[in-house]
Amino acid sequence: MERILITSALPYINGVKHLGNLIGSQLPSDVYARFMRSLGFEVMFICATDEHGTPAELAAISKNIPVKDYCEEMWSLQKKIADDFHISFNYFGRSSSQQNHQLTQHFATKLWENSFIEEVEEKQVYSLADNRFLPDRYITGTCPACGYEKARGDQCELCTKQLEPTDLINPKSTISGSQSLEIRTTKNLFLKQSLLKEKLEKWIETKEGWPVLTKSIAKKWLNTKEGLKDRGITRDLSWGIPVKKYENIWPGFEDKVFYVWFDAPIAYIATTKEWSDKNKLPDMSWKRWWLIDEGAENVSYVQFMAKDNIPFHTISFPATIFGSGENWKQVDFIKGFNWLLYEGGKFSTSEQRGIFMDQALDLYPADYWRWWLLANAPESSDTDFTWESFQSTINKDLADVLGNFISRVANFSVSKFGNVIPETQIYGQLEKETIKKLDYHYKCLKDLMQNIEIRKSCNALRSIWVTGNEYLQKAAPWSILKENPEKSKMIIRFSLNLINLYSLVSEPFIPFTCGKIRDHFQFSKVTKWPESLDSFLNTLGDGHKIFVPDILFHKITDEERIRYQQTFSGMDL
RNA sequence: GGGCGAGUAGCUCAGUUGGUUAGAGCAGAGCGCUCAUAACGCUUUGGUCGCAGGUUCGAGUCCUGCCUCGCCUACCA
Repeated sequence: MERILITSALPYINGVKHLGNLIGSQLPSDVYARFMRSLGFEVMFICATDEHGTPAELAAISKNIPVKDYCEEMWSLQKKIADDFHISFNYFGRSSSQQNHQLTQHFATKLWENSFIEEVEEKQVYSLADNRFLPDRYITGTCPACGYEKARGDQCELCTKQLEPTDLINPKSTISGSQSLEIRTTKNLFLKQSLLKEKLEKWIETKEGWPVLTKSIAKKWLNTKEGLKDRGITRDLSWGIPVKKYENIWPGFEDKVFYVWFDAPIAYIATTKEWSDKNKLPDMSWKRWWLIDEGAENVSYVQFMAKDNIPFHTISFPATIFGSGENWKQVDFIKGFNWLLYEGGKFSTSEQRGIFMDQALDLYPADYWRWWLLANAPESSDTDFTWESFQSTINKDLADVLGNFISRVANFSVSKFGNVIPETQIYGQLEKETIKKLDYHYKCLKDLMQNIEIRKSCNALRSIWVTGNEYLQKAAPWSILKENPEKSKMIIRFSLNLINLYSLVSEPFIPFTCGKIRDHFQFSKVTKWPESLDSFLNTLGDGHKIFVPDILFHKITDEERIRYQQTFSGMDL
């Protein structure tokens, strides 16, 4: 049996993520993971916090705590929020784990052995006041082209001219504001991915089913004027993975660490090992996911990420793996997402614009967010979140179509036939036709999800929900109750079985609610979805108890919508 | 500047390799039902498919040019 390895792009440790980050990787990968498990595949679903780099150091400094403690705290927080959104990771690790230290150093050593690493002298800006080298974006000054005074060292945001920090007039550190900057020569390791250009190109060519977004970004990087550029993989920082070769400090790199974009993807592998170690499992248990000839030849590996991450997953990380010369599993499919916008603009962490994951859960249950985000996933282009759309989608799809169906069936059943499922069970023509219709949508749903078409899957699921209401309206058990109570009972028995079906097939999308439905109606947990629905829709046995559930989805009122539109405008905070 | 994507009903979007009357959801209109969270069902009004040419028996779908919008462009992760 084929196994499925799924990784979600690593969220940066720097604070709580917003809804755009959620729909960019964790949420769609979770739906896919849950779905593939339901189809009977063995799944390994991995994520971790990406903890290294300058922003983490600075955040810790501003909080006046050691960066290690800061990361510890933020990791716990991010893990808790992911749990609250019911993201079903097999393991949520950390890029700062010992496993990642060892593995990153191992990869560097292998790359060096195979001549894919060289030491390069380069000039970088050093801030005396901050006592550190500054990444380009942490330097601002006057743009030599347009005179804009807050141009960044990598690019002027006003005239969009690409800059070098040394181009800036009156440069200063954004961290301290200090102008005592100097150019210092420093030595870094470079990954010579240019040597792997042909190999990467051929490899990407074989990936026919990849989304346009993914492939076009990859090709762009391979085919710029200068060709594929080599990339620095070390930095002059203290927080990170020490630069080692054969387990000894790399001579001349005593005060340096590997760059986050080198160690972060490797953390996918290291986190799987972290999982294995934590559970005291033999090495085989993680290697069978990651090493060809040790089990990974039967693994299908799917990565989820937002489009900003695509270059690293199509170029740098594959280059690292190819360059190692070892049998590491390469990705089979990359699902890339566009941006989620907030009411026409960008989500912004610094301006507190938009909705952050922790705030979202204070307002509405996770499934509300999950459903809207999935039904509107930015697959083909950027998608705008608006409160109006959120209100309309939730009220219509969840409350009216799904929730109300469950209410009307349960209410009718209990009020007419008591707290037990009606016994009459020979289905008629209409039921058979309905099963046929459901089977069609069910098959669509499975096909779409296997192709990771998130939006379309939501449509297919919605069609399944709608079918129940259509059926009930045609069958009209309330109008034939008097002259033909047996038939009315049969209709309700069938309808109660539909609720069972809904709790099953909706689970990847709205798992919390489905669990609630299953508990309330005492549905037994199904580990593998049925091939077809014929017999499944007759699984509730005689004597099964039925009670009216509480309202599953409360509607979002106009007052709430208006209030939140104002609260989250980002202007008055 | 270069690259990529998008422009289809009032809104959000689907439209496989070009083939007969261009689809869905929401919103609007009408009818029906009354079990239900005034929920549900049925019917229905909206489109010279960004613009201009071209290829073809035939183009939303292919080619050329143009317009508008968005994204990316390598030390932000």
